[in-house]
Amino acid sequence: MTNYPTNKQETLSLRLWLQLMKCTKTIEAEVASQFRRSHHQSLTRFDLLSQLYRIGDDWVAIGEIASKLMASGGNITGLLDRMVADDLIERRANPRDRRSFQVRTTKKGRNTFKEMTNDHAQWIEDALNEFSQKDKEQLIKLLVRVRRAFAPNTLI
Amino acid sequence: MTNYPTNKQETLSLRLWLQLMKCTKTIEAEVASQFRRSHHQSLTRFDLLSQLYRIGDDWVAIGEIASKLMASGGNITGLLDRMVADDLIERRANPRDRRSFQVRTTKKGRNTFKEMTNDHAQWIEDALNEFSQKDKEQLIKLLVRVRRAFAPNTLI
DNA sequence: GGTATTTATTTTATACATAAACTATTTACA
DNA sequence: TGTAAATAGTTTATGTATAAAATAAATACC
Repeated sequence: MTNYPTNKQETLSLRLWLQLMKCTKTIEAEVASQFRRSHHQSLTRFDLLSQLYRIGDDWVAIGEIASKLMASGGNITGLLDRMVADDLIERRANPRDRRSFQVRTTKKGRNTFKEMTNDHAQWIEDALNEFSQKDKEQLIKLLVRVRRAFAPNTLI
Repeated sequence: MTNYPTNKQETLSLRLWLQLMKCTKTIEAEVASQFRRSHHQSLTRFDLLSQLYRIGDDWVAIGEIASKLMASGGNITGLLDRMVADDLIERRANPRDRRSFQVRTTKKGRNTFKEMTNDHAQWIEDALNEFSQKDKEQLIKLLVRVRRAFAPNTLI
């Protein structure tokens, strides 16, 4: 990413998309590196813990996680394996469907998430405090519209 | 990613960042899958070819590419290895510095990039044609400001 | 009940990414 | 000069991601 050719005939739509990507990658790199430094965890793991938190830190099927994270099954299998090994997640067979497995956060997983999510919120808050409420709302509104333009059949 | 907890106490700044990420990931997934399907190439390779095109498809040092793509050295080494194997890139020793290597696109690399960049521009144009010029300009302006808020010492 | 299909997850092969250690030069400078 | 420091890239170990094939169980339906 970054620094695409920005010559004259580049359209406004293309410039918009390139800026969007550069902006996201910049913040992502910053947040990911902070997470690595402060918690020895990746952004991906944070995303997964966020999903489990949202669900209520209760048993949830592997497949549901994969679809929530928009990730492939193989990816989730590996990610969960490593998080189970680190005692952030526990796994069990679904008592009512022997094809299926379920996971939930451990106590350590919940504590880790809590610390991470506090830091995360603080970093973002600090970085974006110069923006007015109106600017933020405007930006959110436009971003939702852009996303809808690419994925018409998505909620929110 | 996606579907972070969106409960009441979530700040506007945080919601902004989550929307930004969701938006980028959605488009990225779409573009990446199109590139895979239509050209058997990844978004990363497209980014690299874009940089080489921007430089003028002339010999360029490995390190310069790594810094332009904001990627680690090891990453670029591997990426270039695979692209050399696919005859998209050629590599030579720098005639004036025996520590250094240089790469440039092959004819096949330039053709591939040309096809990819045309498709890419078309997909983005089609998806974003519903937006007015004013909306796009507004969005670009806000995105640049957001990025600057996170990476103060970056050009444009 | 028995077979076909679908569903849930894992495995395999491969690509892409980082950090840290390493090799080989070049450069700085006492 | 000779040696220390800096620079350019690669290697290694590991994490994250995909697609496609494989496995195993549940469901549909004749």
